Amino acid sequence: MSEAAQPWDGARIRDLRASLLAFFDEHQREMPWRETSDPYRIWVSEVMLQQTRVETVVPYYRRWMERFPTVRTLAEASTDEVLRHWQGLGYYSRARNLHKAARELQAHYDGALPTSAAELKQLPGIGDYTAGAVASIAFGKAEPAVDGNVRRVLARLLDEPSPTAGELRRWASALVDPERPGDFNQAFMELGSVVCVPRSPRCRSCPVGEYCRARRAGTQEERPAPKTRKPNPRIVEVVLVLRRGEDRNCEVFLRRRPADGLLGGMWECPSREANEGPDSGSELWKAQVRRALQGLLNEIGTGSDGVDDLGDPRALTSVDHTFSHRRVHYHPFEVAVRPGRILRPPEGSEGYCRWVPLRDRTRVPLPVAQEAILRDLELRLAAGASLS
DNA sequence: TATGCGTGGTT
DNA sequence: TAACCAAGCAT
Repeated sequence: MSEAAQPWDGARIRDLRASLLAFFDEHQREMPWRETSDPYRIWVSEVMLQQTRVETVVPYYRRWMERFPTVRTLAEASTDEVLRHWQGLGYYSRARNLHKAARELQAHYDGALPTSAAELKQLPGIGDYTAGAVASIAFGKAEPAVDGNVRRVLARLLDEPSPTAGELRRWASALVDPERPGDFNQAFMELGSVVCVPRSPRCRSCPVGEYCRARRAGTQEERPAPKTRKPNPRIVEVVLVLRRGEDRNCEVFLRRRPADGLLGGMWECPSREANEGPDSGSELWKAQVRRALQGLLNEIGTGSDGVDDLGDPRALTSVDHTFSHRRVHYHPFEVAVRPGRILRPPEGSEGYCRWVPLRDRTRVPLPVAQEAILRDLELRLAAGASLS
């Protein structure tokens, strides 16, 4: 469509490429995945970097490569172990898709990645951006890679408030340097994350400032235009912290969430949504808590048999957690199994729920909020607070 | 095209 | 405190 929106002729394109590559050669930051040409490692880094900051990714990337150095080692690992190495990074479907893709590659292509962007895009978890990034960085293909940085830089260069994905892709395709496509794409992103930042961009240090329409117009702070967001709903959840044993050596009852959706495949204490929080009236709240806990016990197939003192469960420290699209106020309640009674996970549910030693909980992947709940429990038990 | 999907840092 | 946002993908 609007070819006219792209003001660059051949000479300017060559100059833009040279300026960006010179900037990259001079100012690029050190990153562990820039020390390798292994397509697998570059792929993993790109997936980890989706919606995630470089500094956050680095330690995860190092641990990942120590444990899963090849497609094969990843393909042969269990879902739990894969998710454990992703624990805390968020967007857990990335880990599940990476695992699934590794198994496909190992099964059909002897563990080798395809080299074209179109083929890469067929793999789960690889979209337009990641396909272009891996194809250009690992395989030297002249493919565009439009991430949030590139989108912002292009919107400013052309002073376009809301460029479409198609426009961005066309502009980036025209710009990418066929001689050094991987370096060019990384240079574009590096510029966005170091110089052409969202607020207060450092235009005086910009290597391509002479081509920037927004800078000339003084509109760089307004490009691109912000997206509208829906407010996050606030949810209250009652959490059943079922404990077997008296001290830090106790076990807790955990179950695995369904493979899809929020925190898919992660483990947690059983919980259910409440209608209202504790502010809505103490007696009402207490009754609701008892009903929720009893319902959870029924769900996991135990009833109240063997469970102590459900009439007055012990409230633990509440935990607030913000997810990408909701805010949850967790109210954990500690329920102890009466000594001498044996409470078993329901038959046929093996692998779906289990007792886990509190001190060994790193063996299962836990969401951040669940880890906070269990850490609080551990501290209380260590302090002897449960012996009152 | 719009929405769901984590977490942590910055302002 | 709350809003914003970061090397996006799937549906």
